[in-house]
Amino acid sequence: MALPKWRKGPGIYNESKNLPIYQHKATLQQAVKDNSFLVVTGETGSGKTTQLPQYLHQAGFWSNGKIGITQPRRVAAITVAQRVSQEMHCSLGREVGYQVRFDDCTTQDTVVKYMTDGCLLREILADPVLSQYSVVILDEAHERSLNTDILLGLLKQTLSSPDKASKGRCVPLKVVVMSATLETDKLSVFLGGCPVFTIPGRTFPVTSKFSCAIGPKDTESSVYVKEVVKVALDVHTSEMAGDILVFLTGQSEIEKACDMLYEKAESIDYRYDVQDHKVEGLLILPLYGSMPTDQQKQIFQPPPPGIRKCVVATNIAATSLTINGIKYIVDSGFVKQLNHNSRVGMDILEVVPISKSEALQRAGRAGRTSAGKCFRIYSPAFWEKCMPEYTVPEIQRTSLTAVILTLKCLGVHDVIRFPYLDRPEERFILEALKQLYQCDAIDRRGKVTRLGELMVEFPLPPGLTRALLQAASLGCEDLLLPVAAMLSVENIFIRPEKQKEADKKHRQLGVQAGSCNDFTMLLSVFEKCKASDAPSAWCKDNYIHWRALKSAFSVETQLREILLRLQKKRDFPMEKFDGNKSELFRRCLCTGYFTNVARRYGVLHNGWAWIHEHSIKSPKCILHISPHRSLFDQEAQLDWVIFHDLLVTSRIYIRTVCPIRYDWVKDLLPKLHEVDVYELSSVAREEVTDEEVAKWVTKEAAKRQTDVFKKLEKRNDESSVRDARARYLQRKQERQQGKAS
DNA sequence: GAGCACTGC
Repeated sequence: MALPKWRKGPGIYNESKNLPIYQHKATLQQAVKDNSFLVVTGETGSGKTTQLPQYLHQAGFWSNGKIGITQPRRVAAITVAQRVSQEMHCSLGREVGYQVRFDDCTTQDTVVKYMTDGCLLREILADPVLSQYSVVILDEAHERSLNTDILLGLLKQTLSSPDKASKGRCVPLKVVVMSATLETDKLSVFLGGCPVFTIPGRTFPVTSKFSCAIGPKDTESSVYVKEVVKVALDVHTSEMAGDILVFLTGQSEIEKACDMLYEKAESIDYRYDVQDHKVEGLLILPLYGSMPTDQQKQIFQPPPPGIRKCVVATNIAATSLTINGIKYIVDSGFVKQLNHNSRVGMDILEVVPISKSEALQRAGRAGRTSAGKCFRIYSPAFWEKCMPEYTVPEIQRTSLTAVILTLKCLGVHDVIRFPYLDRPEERFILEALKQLYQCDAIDRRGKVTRLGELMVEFPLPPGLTRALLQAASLGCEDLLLPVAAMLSVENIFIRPEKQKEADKKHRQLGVQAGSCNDFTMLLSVFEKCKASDAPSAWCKDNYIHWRALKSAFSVETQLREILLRLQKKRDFPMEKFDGNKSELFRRCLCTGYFTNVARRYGVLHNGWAWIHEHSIKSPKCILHISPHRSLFDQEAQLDWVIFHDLLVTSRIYIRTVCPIRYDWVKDLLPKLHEVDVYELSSVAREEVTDEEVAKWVTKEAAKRQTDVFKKLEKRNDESSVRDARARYLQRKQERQQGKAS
């Protein structure tokens, strides 16, 4: 993102005096002095992120410790720190600094520190009372990022028990929570009824219009893609100058929409159609996260005179990136979301309707510089029936294994009664406990084991960490470190127009590795590129995403450093293994991926999935995803695989796949089949009645058919195949008609 | 035929 050039000297000073927050300066300073907790709310443009830390600095808070400000995103932490250091006339890294992963720009002088919420959480692990800080500001709390939610709970818990709070501190910690105007009462109540400060913002009105095109039943991708294209073109031909931002769910949809826009925009006759004579052409730009950086930069350039810009984007444009000059929004009403399914114990990526608050946020992107318009392609009925009020916070829809392990390491034993702003369902917590117990991170009483203590040190999902530590204890960490790194970054395989050629190259890379599965393929790509003299050119030749691979290199280095530190410091477990390398590697993976197991279609009838097309094996193979319990002891040696993740679109796909033997899982994780619900409940909290447990067990049994599995079956049954075929034929026909005319 | 949202440590 291009950084704005800030004027130096008095200019800046005057500018910040004009911000809406300025007139509340003294009151805010006093309020932080008087209260342990404070909620500050204000829309974008109120200046709270840049000014409040400076006010607290001026009020002398720095003399008792640092002023820490958290952001959910790296870019925000860095750019805001840069700006504030200029406003305070100091060089970045001195009085004002920032810290994000791989980039610590702070010194001993740093008293105003911007950082990501994940960084502060890591600091809490080392220093639970945050003795270095006098004030902690949690910014963008309304976004409800997982880390911010955890921090909120931890700070509330620490500050509300006086002996904990004063331990190792001379002056009590102050906590300020900053949020957009949404749900601030709830925050205040959560923090013991603390005062709420409201600061007016500086945004322009945005008018929203519904259309009747998409009703509650139209959830088909091709339908809404077509509709957003139509609406975007309508806007282009009938509205005054100003750029357009279209929201869709993913790369393929965006590319389809862009193709359609190109095709249709060409045929517009600008002599008659366009009201505002300044607009004579349409510049169509796709925008999604995995796009090359230089292409992304193009988005921020102002369009040539007389040309209207139309950006077709994923949700990345909702919060992460701000594009200037946007005056019109076209909102598809859908988003791709990663949800956790606690019954199957897996995460599932799926397309869902956005929430009403998210729709408002999307609309708000049109009102940054002047009044704007938002065109919703869905009907009021869709709004009412399909869209929830608020987006379910991340903590209620993701796997909690990492969170629970972190909390346990911080000494929070009772993870069910931990003060969550929004409590995750109990079965999510129980399931996380179960998985942690099964992979030996906690013991029967819910206490963190040695292995668990080692695991929490790694910035990886617990399963992957478990596999890595297994490898380290067997002396083969060199096999797992690159794989863990590769799975932590965005997809490294590029599939451009020349898909077949790319696939062929990718497959060659994998096959040369000897034993071939998707995990060894990752290893092979990593090693081959590392060994290459010109890695960036090598990537281009092989259709590999160089930016992603480069970050995999630095992640690998970081993981290796952590591992070395742990191996030196503590009595690190060591084991022996006699067998071939391929088996060793796959056994290690089993210890982490025991939740993600599938086998070739057999007798049991629960859920089916396809191996994703990108897999090196690439058989169009139907698999059966299985929760272990029912399959234990049954044909255990049949074609089993473990997989990294699960994708639900028109079908269920498993991605990054590796064949295994089921008895490895059985050997490596003897606890896999021994846990029962009662034990877990007692692990989770001290007292639990038998009645409650019984209730839970019955509920569990009733839920045997999960939502996913129901969806699966529906999608796999004959009628839906027929429907899909009919839709395909219809599309084909339309395409032909389109060409003919 | 269909085929990888976005963050973060």
